[in-house]
Amino acid sequence: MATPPLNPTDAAPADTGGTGMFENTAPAFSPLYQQIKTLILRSLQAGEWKPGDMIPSEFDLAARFRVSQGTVRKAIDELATDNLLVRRQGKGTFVATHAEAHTQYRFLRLLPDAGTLEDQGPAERRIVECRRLRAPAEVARQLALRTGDPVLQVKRVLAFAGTPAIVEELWLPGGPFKGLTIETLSDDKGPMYALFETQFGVRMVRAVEKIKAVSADEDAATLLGVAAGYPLLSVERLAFTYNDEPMELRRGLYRTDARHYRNELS
Amino acid sequence: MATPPLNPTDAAPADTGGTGMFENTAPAFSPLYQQIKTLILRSLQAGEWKPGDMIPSEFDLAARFRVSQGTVRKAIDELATDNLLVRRQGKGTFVATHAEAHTQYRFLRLLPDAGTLEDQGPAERRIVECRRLRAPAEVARQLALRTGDPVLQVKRVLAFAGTPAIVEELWLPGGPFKGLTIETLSDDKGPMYALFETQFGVRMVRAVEKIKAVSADEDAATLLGVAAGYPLLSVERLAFTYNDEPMELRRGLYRTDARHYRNELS
DNA sequence: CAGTGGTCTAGACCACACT
DNA sequence: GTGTGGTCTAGACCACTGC
Repeated sequence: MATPPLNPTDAAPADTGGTGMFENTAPAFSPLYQQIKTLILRSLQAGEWKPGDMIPSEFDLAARFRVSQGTVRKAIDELATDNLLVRRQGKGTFVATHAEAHTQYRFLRLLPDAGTLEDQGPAERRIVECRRLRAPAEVARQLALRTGDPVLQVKRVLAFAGTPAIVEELWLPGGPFKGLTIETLSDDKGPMYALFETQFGVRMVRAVEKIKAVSADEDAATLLGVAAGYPLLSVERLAFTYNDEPMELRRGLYRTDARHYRNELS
Repeated sequence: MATPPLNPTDAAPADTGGTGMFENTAPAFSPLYQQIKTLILRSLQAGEWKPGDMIPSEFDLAARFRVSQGTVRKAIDELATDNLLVRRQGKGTFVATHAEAHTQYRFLRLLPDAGTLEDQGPAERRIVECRRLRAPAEVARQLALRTGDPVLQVKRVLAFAGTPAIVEELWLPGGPFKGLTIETLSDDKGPMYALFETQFGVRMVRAVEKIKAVSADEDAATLLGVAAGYPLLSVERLAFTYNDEPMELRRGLYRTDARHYRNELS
């Protein structure tokens, strides 16, 4: 409990208004709700509350952190808009997860040109290979590792209704994913990010994608069932866990003859 | 002023707490701040405050709408996260605009592979053609017009440092853009959406893009300086103004040899 | 019914920008 | 200094969920 967030004089009971902490300490100023946000984040990271769990009520957290409920509320609000937490009125606030139907394909932006996500049926996953090797320079750089550090390389194909749509190659840091094998991956029915959560305690929180148009090489053409030279979408994704720690590098090739990559701008 | 937001008994001076309006009128329930949001939106739409303008202070708006400052604040908060308003501490709250350097390329996601947006220099715009014609069925459908309604078709090329990168075709509804000519477009130095704001009072608020990989046809290949068959990114954008009214359909072809389309997932 | 998140208010004070 | 947005509190009541 406790850990009251940084008060200069802890004996300030009626300290209404103001920031409630050391005010003008030159370089850093951070509002209370930001500090609360960091504390909650730390608990998430430490695994105090796991994906899918309900976290303590706003009132409880307010008591724990010695702030008002409104301040906790603002912290949770931001974590909820960042998709780290999910609020459910009347029930509570929960740690977001990739395991639920609703958020299952949160990071997959490839949609059918006609119809909805649902009526194309579930994604059919096939693991092509899973190897343990030493990180090439570029992979290491992006995953914030050193060249030659142990990494896992996974290659897989996704299909919808029997038609292959995506072939992708994943690079994962060896440390956090120790024990991952092709059997683990192949036996799993659900989304890969859900497996990462349950088996390795790694939760993907955000990602950045770089998209290009390329021509299919022989390998990709075979796996996707198109002619060599066929135009494909190249999607390079760097996914991050808590604290902006890079945890996965993924390079996918998407067929876009009957599907498209959807993006919202605002 | 006034327009107090829907009170059952207007004689409720000390009506603290609660929603402040007709509570359980079965079908619709909308919190006060939502109603305020709608009212502000209406003023934006009506042009009471124009892009770049400062809107009244939270305190003033609270008085005008007969609610507390906190309620106005929450309404403005949401409008700010939707990028309709911009808050500037110490200065005021302003109507967002595409005319400022900071938000100039807000909807353009094509970035150089190496280096920053700045060190590639400004976009060089060349209008290829601007025609007035009757909307084809598909264009009409997307712009919520009737087939055959008057529309404008604009074709242009964007280049960076002399190298063409984008060729795109725009469809605009004839009504709101009455008077738009190739001269207007060609003479303009700034971003097109800024011109739309100042000359036609049309502000683009959000957009949806559908992205595919395609092969360059003869026409595009010539304009972009690549060989026919070269893989290009096809970006189809539908842009909306206030109230989700579609106002522009744009189909662009992007060269992605030295650039990529960037997207953030969360 | 109790518990949780959601809304609203009123008032205080801080941080920032301009004059 | 004045005016703006930003933070924080305390307390009230509403809306939803599940026992």
